[in-house]
Amino acid sequence: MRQAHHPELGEITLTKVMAALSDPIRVGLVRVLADGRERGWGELRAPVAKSTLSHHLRVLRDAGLTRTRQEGTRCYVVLREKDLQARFPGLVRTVLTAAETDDVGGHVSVREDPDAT
Amino acid sequence: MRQAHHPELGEITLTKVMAALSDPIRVGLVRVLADGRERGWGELRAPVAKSTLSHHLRVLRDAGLTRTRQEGTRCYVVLREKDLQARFPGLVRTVLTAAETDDVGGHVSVREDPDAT
DNA sequence: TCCGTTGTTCGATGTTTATGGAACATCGAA
DNA sequence: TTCGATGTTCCATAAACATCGAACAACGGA
Repeated sequence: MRQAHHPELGEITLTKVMAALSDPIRVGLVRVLADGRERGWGELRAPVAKSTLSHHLRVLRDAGLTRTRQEGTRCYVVLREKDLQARFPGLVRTVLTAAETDDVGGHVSVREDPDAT
Repeated sequence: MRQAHHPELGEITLTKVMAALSDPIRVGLVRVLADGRERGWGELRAPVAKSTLSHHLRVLRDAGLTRTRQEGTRCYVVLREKDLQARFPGLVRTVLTAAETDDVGGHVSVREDPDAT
């Protein structure tokens, strides 16, 4: 479980971001993270196997949409809001608004409270 | 070459639109069409075989991003601006802005003037 | 040190995708 | 009707992708 790679600002590409946001589960994950709060991996609820969830979080991370922090044996995920806003102004926000109106990724949620950060 | 299918407003989904815009060539095509003018198929220049170009235009059409009109033996393509704006406000515009800053799809162009519409 | 928790990684599988070339269908013009 | 231009469709291929279960690695606690 070595520290994962995160692209820096200049390495974030539009097509990768778009591709990352073309899957309902990943859109759902971004929606859950949209309030800017950091979430524990284990808090995230999606109707897929954990290996699949791990895969999706990796795609988001590789695309530059999220940042993962490791603390002891568990991980915390956060949306890279500022970076994305700097790179592609308004993009994430616009997509999120669209996602809300259609409830894309609505089957993804967060288990509140367990032992809050 | 029968008349192709176009999704109606309500059938346009966010994930399909995002997927359609996750390829540089397709982004380039949308950029070329961004001024709202209708373009002839043959005007479009992209560094791929014509069967591949046909494929990309089909993906855009199926996603609801463009509309194709047939006139005699040739086709004309136009961006479904209003529909997209109605469905996902600001989305296409935001993506286009991002695409411009990075020159995504810059290898796609339009042969001006041949015998303008 | 042994064990349980937590995510990642590794096959394996089936689907979708991008790509090009060749064949085809359609239509206007000669 | 025959021909050329215009796109689409078919086929084949290689790569990417979503998915799962199992094995694994890292860490904290008992």
